[in-house]
Amino acid sequence: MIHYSRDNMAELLRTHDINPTHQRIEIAYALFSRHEHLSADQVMTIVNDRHAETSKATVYNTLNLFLEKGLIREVIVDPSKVFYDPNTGPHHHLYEVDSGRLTDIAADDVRIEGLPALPKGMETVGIDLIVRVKRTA
Amino acid sequence: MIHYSRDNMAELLRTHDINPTHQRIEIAYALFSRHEHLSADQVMTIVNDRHAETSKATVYNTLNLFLEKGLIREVIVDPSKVFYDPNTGPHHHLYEVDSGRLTDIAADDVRIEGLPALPKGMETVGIDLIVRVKRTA
DNA sequence: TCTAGGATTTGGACTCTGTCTAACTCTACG
DNA sequence: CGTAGAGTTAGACAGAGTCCAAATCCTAGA
Repeated sequence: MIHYSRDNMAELLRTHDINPTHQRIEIAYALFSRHEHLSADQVMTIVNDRHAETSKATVYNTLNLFLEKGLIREVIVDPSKVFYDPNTGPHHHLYEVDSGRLTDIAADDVRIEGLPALPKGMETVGIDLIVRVKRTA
Repeated sequence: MIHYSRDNMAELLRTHDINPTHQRIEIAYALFSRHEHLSADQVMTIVNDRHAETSKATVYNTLNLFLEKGLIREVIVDPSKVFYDPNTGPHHHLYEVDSGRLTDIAADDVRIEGLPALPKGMETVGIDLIVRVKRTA
């Protein structure tokens, strides 16, 4: 198990062709040191909690940059906001609708079979499997 | 194949415990007569196109009411808006990321196997499978 | 028919997420 | 040092969706 440090983050950013600035390192660290799914808003709170200031614009810019560069993944389960997932490997999601808690489901044992052929001229970008659960009444 | 009329809609609403008002009938008709996935915005445009006026608040109220009553389903694929799906039977979705087009995948032949057991005290609300595709470059 | 009261609808203000822009800062390099 | 280009910033803005108090629409009963 790797221990994530801010230095690691600089490395990580460089390997993804991203110029490691202070803000970018802090944001990457926020995402990777926890293994959680965070919203832009949560990222901003975390980052501004310890280290000085990072603006909203930068948080969004940076998250979108990370996204483009394939460093993180977007998870769309909540109609009101996007979550960002530092785990880009294949896996699925469990979404607790009451609490908004989002957790991973390992892809290892899950098989999805029988999907129809794609329409001509189309290629798959990704397959999202979301299991929505709630507390039993 | 059923032909959807406004009268049918009144029936349909009643069977779902919804008091059929003018606005509700128009909104239901918009959704069920096309078999499409519509955003709240699109519903409003369609409804206000022919018949007089329905306010934004009513459109949202009504869609949420339909949702609660299990008349329609919510499809969350686009970070910026929710789609409403008149088809509540089991099926999956194909989402074209460039164009925003959303189409159904019949559930008949699709098998999802090996999902881990749910955490204790949780029950499944639904399983969403979304295949994201794009036009091949 | 008339009317009271609950259900429904409405406009408009408001919130929240996310984007845009133009100015500002930083840094690397000559 | 001085400057160009990348990065950051505040704040204005846009769009989806919610909220609320007031207006309107039924409908049952007199």
